[in-house]
Amino acid sequence: MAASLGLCHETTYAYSHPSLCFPPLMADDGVVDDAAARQSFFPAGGGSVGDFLELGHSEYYSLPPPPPPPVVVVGGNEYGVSSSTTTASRIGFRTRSEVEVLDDGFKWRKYGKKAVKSSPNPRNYYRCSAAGCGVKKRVERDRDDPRYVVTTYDGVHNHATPGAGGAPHPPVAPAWSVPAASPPAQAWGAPLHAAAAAHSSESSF
DNA sequence: CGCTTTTGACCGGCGC
DNA sequence: GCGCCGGTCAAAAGCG
Repeated sequence: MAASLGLCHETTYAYSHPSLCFPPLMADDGVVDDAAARQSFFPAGGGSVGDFLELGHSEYYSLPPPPPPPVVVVGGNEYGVSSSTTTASRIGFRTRSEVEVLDDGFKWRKYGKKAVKSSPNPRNYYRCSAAGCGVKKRVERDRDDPRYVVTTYDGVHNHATPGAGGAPHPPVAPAWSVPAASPPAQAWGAPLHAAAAAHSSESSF
């Protein structure tokens, strides 16, 4: 099923937030250039962390936000996506990977597969298998460059990552629900082995 | 035995 | 109103 990050090639992974188990970040050349990536999406210098999840060297996507739950409660803590400009319950990113299913620490159940007209590659639909969690994600190969996997997350998890018990990661909300006021301040360019260490198995995120 | 994957059918939204 | 398309459902099969 989900492949471990270790199977991905020649990429440097980091987490957008040290305590978040999501998503694998990469850099083709091993150099994380967040500024350049951001610049490409915010040519005018605008944009905020809340608008786009910071994904290091991964590519940024602007997705029209669906009506999201304004506040997510995780472990008694509320993670708000409060302002109209910081909604980020739907994010998309493109990752260069040999495998389509990048293990983000959550358990996903595939519920559909569809050939879409906009891409020669089939699109796979996954739903978080945790009870009561309605987070979905779509995974498809980039039509322009099949080496890249385009993943779109829809919604926010209302639970911690499965298998997190005893793991170094505390129960947290996913990256995209992190309040914009608390932008990730570290972990950019963390080497692969660091990510892999925090990802010893498929369910240990 | 329980969970996941597969796959065709069905449904709703949208554009023409 | 009709057809297209994307997304979801649900039954059957497979796997650990």
